[in-house]
Amino acid sequence: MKVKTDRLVSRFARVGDVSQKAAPDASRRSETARRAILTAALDLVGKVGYAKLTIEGIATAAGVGKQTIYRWWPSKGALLFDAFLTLTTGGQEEQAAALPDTGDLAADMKLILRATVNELNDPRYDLPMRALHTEIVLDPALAADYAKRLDEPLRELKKNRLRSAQRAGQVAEDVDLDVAVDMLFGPILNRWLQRSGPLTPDYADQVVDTALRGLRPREARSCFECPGR
Amino acid sequence: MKVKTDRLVSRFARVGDVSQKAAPDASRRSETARRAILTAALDLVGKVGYAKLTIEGIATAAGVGKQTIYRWWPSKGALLFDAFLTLTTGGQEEQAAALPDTGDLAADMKLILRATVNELNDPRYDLPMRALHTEIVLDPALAADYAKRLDEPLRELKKNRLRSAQRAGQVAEDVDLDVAVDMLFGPILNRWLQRSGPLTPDYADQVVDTALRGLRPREARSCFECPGR
Amino acid sequence: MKVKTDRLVSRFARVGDVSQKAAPDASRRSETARRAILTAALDLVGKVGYAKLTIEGIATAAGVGKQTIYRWWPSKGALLFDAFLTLTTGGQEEQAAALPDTGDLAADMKLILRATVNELNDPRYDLPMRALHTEIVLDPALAADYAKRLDEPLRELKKNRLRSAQRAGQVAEDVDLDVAVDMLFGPILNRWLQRSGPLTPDYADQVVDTALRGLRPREARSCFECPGR
Amino acid sequence: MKVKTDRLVSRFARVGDVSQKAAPDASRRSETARRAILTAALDLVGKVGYAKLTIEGIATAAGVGKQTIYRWWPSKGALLFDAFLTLTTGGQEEQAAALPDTGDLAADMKLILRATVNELNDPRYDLPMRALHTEIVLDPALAADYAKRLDEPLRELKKNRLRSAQRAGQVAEDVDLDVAVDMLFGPILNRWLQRSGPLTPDYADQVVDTALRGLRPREARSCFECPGR
DNA sequence: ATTTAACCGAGACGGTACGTCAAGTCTTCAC
DNA sequence: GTGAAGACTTGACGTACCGTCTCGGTTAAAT
Repeated sequence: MKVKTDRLVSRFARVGDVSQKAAPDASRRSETARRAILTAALDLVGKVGYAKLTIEGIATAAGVGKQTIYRWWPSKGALLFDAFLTLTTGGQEEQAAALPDTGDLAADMKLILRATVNELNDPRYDLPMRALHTEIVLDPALAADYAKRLDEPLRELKKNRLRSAQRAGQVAEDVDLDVAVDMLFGPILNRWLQRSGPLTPDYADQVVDTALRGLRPREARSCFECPGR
Repeated sequence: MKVKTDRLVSRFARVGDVSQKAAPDASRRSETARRAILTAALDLVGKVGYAKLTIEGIATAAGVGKQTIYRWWPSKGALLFDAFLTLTTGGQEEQAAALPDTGDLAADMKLILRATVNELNDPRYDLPMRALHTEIVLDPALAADYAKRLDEPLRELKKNRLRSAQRAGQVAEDVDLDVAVDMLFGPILNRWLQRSGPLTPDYADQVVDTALRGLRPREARSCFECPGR
Repeated sequence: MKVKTDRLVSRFARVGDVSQKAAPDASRRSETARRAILTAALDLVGKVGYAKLTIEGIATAAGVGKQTIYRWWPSKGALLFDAFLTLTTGGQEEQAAALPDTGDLAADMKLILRATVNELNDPRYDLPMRALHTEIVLDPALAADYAKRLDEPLRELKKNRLRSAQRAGQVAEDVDLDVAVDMLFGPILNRWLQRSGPLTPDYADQVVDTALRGLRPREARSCFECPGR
Repeated sequence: MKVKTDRLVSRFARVGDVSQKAAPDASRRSETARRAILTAALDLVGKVGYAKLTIEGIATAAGVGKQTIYRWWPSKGALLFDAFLTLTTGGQEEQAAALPDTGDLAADMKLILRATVNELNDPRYDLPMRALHTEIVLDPALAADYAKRLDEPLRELKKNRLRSAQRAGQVAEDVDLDVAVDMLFGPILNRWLQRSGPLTPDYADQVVDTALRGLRPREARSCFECPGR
C-alpha cells in the first residue's frame, strides 16, 4: 500500500467541532462565516504570532461580528484547534487508512519520522501548532479534545504499523506499543517544542535506529556471529 | 556518591537573572522587593493559574509598585522563569554534582525518571512548570535561556551518567548520548505536557527498560542463552 | 355634565398608529401580537425602567419575533407612545367630550389639576410617561405626534372650559387662553419632570388660586382705580 | 444694580463634581484630561446629538482613555451635567449676586424671561440642555444634583427679586414665592421641552403680564369688594 | 380547494458600544 | 533618590442590543 508521506499529522486528523456551548441552532449556521473565521485565524497566527492573536482581529479580518465567533467557539484555543484541523485535513473527514508498510520497519519509521520533522519545520504548520500547544499545556479540556481527535487516531495508525512489525517478528512481543510510539515520537516533539536542538531528518533517523536497537550493546550479536556454529 | 533523588530539576538549576533591559543600577536593587515579587508570582500561578496571572496582581500581592517589576524583568515569562528557579533551587547557586551511579544503569535511570515523574506530578511544580513551558513554546529567547540555564546543565549530568555506563560497557559505544537522553526523558515530558496518558512511576520503568533493550527482539540473545551450546 | 375626574390624560387621548413605515398589509396584522407587544412594553418599562428597556426584551416578553416589532413601529419611542395610549385609553377611541363645568371656575380647575397630579403620582403612569417624555425631549417628530394626538385634544378641552369661564365673566376677555393653560399646567408638569418639589393636591390648589388672582396685590389698586365712588 | 441679562442659567450655576465613585485620588487628577473630556462631550452633543453620544466617542475625541472617564464620572448624565456647567459658568465659581431690580417688576421679569427664552433658543445651549433633561427625567439622583446645583441657586435669586417686589407692595403678601416662580418659568420651560408652541420673547412678555395680573377680570370684583360701598 | 403571498416565531448575522481589565509608561509623594 | 502608589493611554475582553436578514410554519386572500 502506498501513501503520500510528505505530510503526516495533516492526513490523519478527524474534523469536528470542539464547541461545548449551549446549543445554538447549528442548522442555521453560516458556512461562509465559519470558513472565513478559520482562514482568518490561520492567516493571523502566521502574520502576527499567537501572542498577538485576538478574537477582535480575527473577526475583523474575517469580516464577521465578534459574536459569531463567541457563538460557535468556547475559547481561542478551540477556535485555533478547528482552524488547525481545517489546515491539516482541508476540511475533509476521509482519512488515509494506514502508514507505509514495506516490510522494512526501520525504513518505514524513518520515512514517517522524517515526514513529521518536515511538517514541524514548515512555517505554515509550525506557528499554528505551537500556538495550539500553548493552549494544550494549560487547558486540560482542550488537551483531551486534542488527544481524542488528533493524537489518538494517529497513534492508532502508528501502533498498527508496529503491531504489523511485531507479527513479522521485527518488534519484541512484550514491548508496550504505546511506550514504543512515545519513544519514537516523544524525542522529536520535545526537541521541537523546547528547541533543545536542531530538528533534522538525520536526527529522525538516529532516533529510529537507537530506539530499535536499544541503548545496550549487543553481546548477543557477537555470539550470533560466532564462527563456531 | 549519594544524592537525594526525590527531586530532580529542582536540584540542578543555575540561578541567575534573565533580564536583558538596559541596566538599572543593580547595586541599589531592593532584595526584599525582589524576593516578594518572585514569591508572589509563584503563589499566584498556583492560585489563579497562569492564564489569569497578571503583573498588576503580582505587584499588589507583593506590596510593590508595578514599575519595580517592569524595571527588573523584561516579560512575564522571564519573571516566571526566575520565580521558577527560586522555587527549584531555593535561591542557592550551589549545585549537586552528579546523578546516582550505583553501577546498575537500569536501576539508576529508573530512580532518576521516577524522580522526574514525581516532580511533574507535584502540583507545586506542575503549575509553574506548565506556565513556563507555555512561554517557552512561543518565545525562542526564553527557550534559549531555559536551555542554557536549566536544560543543559541537567542534560550534562544525565549524559555523564550515561557516559559512565558506556565506559562500563552497559551502553553501546556508538550511541549518541543526546539522542539517548531524549529517548529517556522525551516520552515523559511529552506525556506530561500533552496529558496523553497517566504519568506513573511504572511508566518511567517501562520507558527505561524499553529504551535500554530496544524495540527489536533479541534473537541473538536467545542464541546466547542457547542451552545446546 | 358630569365626568369622572380621577384620571385626566387617560380619558382624552386619541388612539392611533404612529407608524410611518412603507405600508405592510395592515389587514393581515395579528391583533394578538400587537396587544402582546404593547402590554409587554408597558410591563417592562415598569419593571426594568426605560433605560434598560430593549426591543429584544419586549419581543421575548411578548413571545414575538423582533421583526414583528420592527415591521410595525419605527422607533422605540413610537412603540412606547402606542403602549402609553393603550394604557390611558384602554384602546378605545371614544372620548369624553368635556371637562367638568359647575360654574365655579376655581373649584373645577382644582378638580382638574388635582386629577393631573394624581395621575402623575401613580406609578403605573409615572414611569411610562417619563419614558415618553425622555423621547419627546429629543425627538421633534415624536413631539409633534404627541402634540397632535395627546396634548392638543386635551388643551382644546381645557381652553373650552376657560372660554366658558370667559363668557361667564370669570376670566378676563384679553387673556390668551393658551397662555392661561400653560400657566395652570406648566408648573405642575415641570415640578413633576424635574422633581423640583413635592407634587401634592395642595400645590395644585395653590397654583389655581395664584393663577386666577395673579401675583399683584388687589385691594390697593382696585380701589385706587375706583375714583368715582 | 446692573447685570448682563442676555444669559440667565449660564450665570448662576455652581460648579462642582457630581461624582460619587469610590474615591480615586483626586489630587492626582489630570486637569488636562478633565477639560478635554468636558469640551469633547459638549462638542459631540452638538455635532451628533445626544442619542448618538457615546462614551467611546467622547474618549476618542478628547484623546483620552475610556477608563479616565469611567474613573471620574458615574454616568453619562453626570458627565454631561459637568460639561454643561463648564459651558454655562466657564468653570468659574463666582456667581452674579442678583437679578436686575429697577423697581419695575414687570419690566424686570420680562427682561429675565426673555433672557431665558434666548438661552433656550440658542443651539449651543439647546442641545446639551435637552440632553441633560433627558437624563434628569429618568434619574432622580441626577435630578437632585441638578436641583441643588443649578435650579435652587437660580430659584433663590428669582425669589429674592420677587421678595423685593413684595416689600415694595408690588406682589401680594400671601403669594407663595415658589409657586410664583413656577408660574413664571414653568410655562416657558414646558413649551421648550415639549415644543408645544413657538418660544418667543412675546410669549415671555405675555406670561409675565398674565401671571402678574391673574386670569380673573379686575374691575368688577375689585369694585365689588370695595369697602367704601 | 388549492395556490400564493404575507405575517409570524425564531434567531443567526455584521455591527457598535458597553463597562472592565490589564499592559506598559509616566508622575508624585514619602521615607 | 528609590520605590509604593496610582493615574494615564491603549487596546482587547466578553456581553448586550441594534436593525437586517433568512428560515420554516401557519394563515388568509386570490385564484
